[in-house]
Amino acid sequence: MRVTQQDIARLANVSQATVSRVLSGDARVETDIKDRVMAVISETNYQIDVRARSLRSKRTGLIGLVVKRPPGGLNDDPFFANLISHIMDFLAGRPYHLCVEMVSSASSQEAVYDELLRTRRVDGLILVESEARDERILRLQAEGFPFVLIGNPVEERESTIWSVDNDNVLAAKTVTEHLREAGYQRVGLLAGPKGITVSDDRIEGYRQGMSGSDCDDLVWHCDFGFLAARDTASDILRNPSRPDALLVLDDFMAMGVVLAARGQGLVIPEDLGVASFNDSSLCDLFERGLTSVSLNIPQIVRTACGRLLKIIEDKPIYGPRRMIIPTELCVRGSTTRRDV
Amino acid sequence: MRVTQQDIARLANVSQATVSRVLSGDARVETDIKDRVMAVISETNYQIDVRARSLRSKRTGLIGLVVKRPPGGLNDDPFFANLISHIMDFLAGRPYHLCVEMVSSASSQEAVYDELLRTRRVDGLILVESEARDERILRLQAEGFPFVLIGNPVEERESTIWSVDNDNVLAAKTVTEHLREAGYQRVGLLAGPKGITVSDDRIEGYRQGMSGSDCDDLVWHCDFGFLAARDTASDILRNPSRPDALLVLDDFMAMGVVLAARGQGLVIPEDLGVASFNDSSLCDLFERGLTSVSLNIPQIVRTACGRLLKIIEDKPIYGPRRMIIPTELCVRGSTTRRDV
DNA sequence: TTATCATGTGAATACGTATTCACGCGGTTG
DNA sequence: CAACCGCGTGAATACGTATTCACATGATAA
Repeated sequence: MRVTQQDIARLANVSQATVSRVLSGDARVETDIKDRVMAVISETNYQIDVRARSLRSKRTGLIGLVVKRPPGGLNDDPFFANLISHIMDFLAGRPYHLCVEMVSSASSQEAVYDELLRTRRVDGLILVESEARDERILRLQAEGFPFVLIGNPVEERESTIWSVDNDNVLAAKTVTEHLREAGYQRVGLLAGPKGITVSDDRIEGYRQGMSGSDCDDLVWHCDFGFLAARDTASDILRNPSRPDALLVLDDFMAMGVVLAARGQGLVIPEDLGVASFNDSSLCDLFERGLTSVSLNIPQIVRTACGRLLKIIEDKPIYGPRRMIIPTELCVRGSTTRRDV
Repeated sequence: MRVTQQDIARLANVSQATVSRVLSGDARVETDIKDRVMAVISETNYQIDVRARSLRSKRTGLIGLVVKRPPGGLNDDPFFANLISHIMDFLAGRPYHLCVEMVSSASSQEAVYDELLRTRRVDGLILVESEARDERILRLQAEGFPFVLIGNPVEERESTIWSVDNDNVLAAKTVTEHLREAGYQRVGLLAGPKGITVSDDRIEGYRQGMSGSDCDDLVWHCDFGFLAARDTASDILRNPSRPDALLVLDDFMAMGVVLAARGQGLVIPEDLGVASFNDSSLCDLFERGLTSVSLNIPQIVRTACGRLLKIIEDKPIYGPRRMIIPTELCVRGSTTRRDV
């Protein structure tokens, strides 16, 4: 059957308790005994049973990642895959594994949070939140469950929730100014659905970047995904008073805008400037490159995961509850006209 | 503290055993007692402790997904994200969760398999394999650990391993023939690194599609990722005896080919036909669309996951060990010349 | 009536580990 | 020399659940 610490103990002529101590690196056990036990362990190819350890130690060694999925759709936005990739990088070599959860509806999200919380399947959660007010988070908090939010905790919760985010307002302001400085006269914004925090923040930053000029009629909302963006952009660009530059919520949607522009014979960046967020690999797929704001995902992940593990392991955390990771504007061909 | 079955039992005036029976839907418990227990359960917001259940029942409720990552790189190929998305779809509503593991080097893979196997962290594995011969799989098999391979089990193992795959030979043959019928004279192949099964299979299919004509000098190898593909394609296309069509191992790499072609002023599909595999959302990002072979990932996932759960739950499986999911050639603009 | 049996429930146990408690031993201190 | 202490180890226990075993009850059959 299965090798247990009992078996090891018997073979090494020690007690099961000692085997456990050796495995957990207890300093008190004599060197020769430790060697003897280690020898038997490697001979027998023993590995600890994580199920038993979980029960006893109250730790599962699992980190949960909860991402919201566009309703009915898939997560083919490279942002998602990138996130997972970087989390795996961080976790590699550490005694934690990643458990991915996806939620679409708010009710399923409720259920998932509740299950994860009460069944203790994971030691902690990384939440990637987009919707502004989320009562479920309050529950996690009330129960003292370890979690870190990637995103904006909004208002009053700022000081009580551990979160990692970019300054989306500033980033949007910066890229908007870049577009105006590049010579575009009517800079528009293609935002996400209403009520999504990250979108709202960028709208705010866009407004700041448009300082003074009235720009409310240059803001459009649109569902996630590049197909929806393509269709919306088609409508926008068909209008005679169309913008001559579009700031788009993310790269994936921006690719839709590129398609729409091409479909109407508009040349990027001459007839239409395009910039967006995420700086994913998609940006290089566009001929002369897509100008985009890098969110610095590796650092976001490092910070978020690092903090989560500290919370789980009850270690002190230095720094503010809300960590802001600097963004970087990556200027590429989609906003650099050759003739200006 | 934490609510346990003991607490429920006390409140409902029954034994802990009865609570457990109610929870597992044991038919023998009286209706009124069951109701009483259920009432207390919902009052107290009780949820089972999965750690204890895992220890006792030998089931963790976790499915492991092991994907090989290009060395040093990230998994920004949408194929990967798609896979996860579809797996989550399948698992939604079932009592299983997904644990994602990534391996880069062969040695780390060895360690991951071994840990997953011995520590019993997961109930079963979905392996996405690309390298032809893999001794680690044999170990899993020898230990009787439940797993399903997405990919080609190669030769002798075919009859002993549960696997789900496309017929990559046939698919490559078909798309090659499509390119030739579209009027391309020198159809080349940009394959992956040597020794990758999926790549080798497609090379074979390509050869069949090129029936008769000597085509060995039209096959190139290249690392994964669109940057590597772009650079390799640049070299290929610079050569005066360049191919006038390229079949590429996957969409992500094909986007690199598109970039290289544009960089040299070649027009797709007129000067260069491009076709590839995966039929990911990237295909729509290319102006007139990228011709690609759909692998039918939803069905692959459904089949693989369905079988894995059956294996885990000891239910009978009907059908052959090696399941072949049909592919579908999706012809788009990158292979349809307007002037032919 | 008595013996047999089906049925529903509680008591007891096992799963494999981490940890507390107790103990023996050698050495130090007064 | 006695009392004490630190240290290393084994025995015992607890974690929360699923399951086996035993038993009480009531029904059925002889």
